[in-house]
Amino acid sequence: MLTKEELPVCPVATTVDLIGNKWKLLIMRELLKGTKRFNELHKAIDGISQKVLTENLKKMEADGIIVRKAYPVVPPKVEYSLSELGDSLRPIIDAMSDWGTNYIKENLM
Amino acid sequence: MLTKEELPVCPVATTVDLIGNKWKLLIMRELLKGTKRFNELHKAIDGISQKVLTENLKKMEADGIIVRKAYPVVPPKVEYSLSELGDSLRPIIDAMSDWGTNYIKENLM
DNA sequence: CGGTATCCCTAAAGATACTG
DNA sequence: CAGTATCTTTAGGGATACCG
Repeated sequence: MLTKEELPVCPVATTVDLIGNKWKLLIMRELLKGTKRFNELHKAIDGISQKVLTENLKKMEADGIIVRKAYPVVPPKVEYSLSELGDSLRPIIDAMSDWGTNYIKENLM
Repeated sequence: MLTKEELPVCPVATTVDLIGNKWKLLIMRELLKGTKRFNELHKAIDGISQKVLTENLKKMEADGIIVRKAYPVVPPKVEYSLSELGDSLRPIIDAMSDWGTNYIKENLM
């Protein structure tokens, strides 16, 4: 969680601190499609380990970007979804997706 | 430089591979303002070391995102600017900047 | 199923000194 | 000024085992 003291008061740096790494961006991409269970995320994000996924989900939950909902059932069921704040990041991920799509088209086909 | 073999054929992941880390995003932010000399970047990007700046600039140049121009003068003068490809990332950085601006306004003031 | 808890390892980053 | 070179440190991440 960012506090007023340690937050760099710069718009880009602020955003970077919240989602500016590979795994968080890929988690965002999945959750923008809708609510997902832990294992769905694990399978959808290529190369991520259970540990790293858990760690990033915790950070993002602490930052208020995602919401974790655990159902008291056996076997356990946990769902992750975007908070309102998280969903407001949609334009950024969309922009990255659009750019990547175009890049692939231009450079790799 | 990305090759066809190692490139994840996913739009978001492609973009993430090229600029999805803290330092590259902050370098992009500076170069979107215009051409900058090495020392200007060093001073503008808080906390970055000379070594890390050099390394990231080299990677970004290899990826075709930025252009390095060295003038044969003493003392040396080197200017960095965005390539056309790099400039096409502007909407993404702008989106991050806009989001960060709003976040700061909503949550820290 | 959805995690913890360990241990380990390496790539990334920091510190410092030097140079064309 | 714009780097390189070298060394050291740290943190991110992989592997494995276990648990409610």
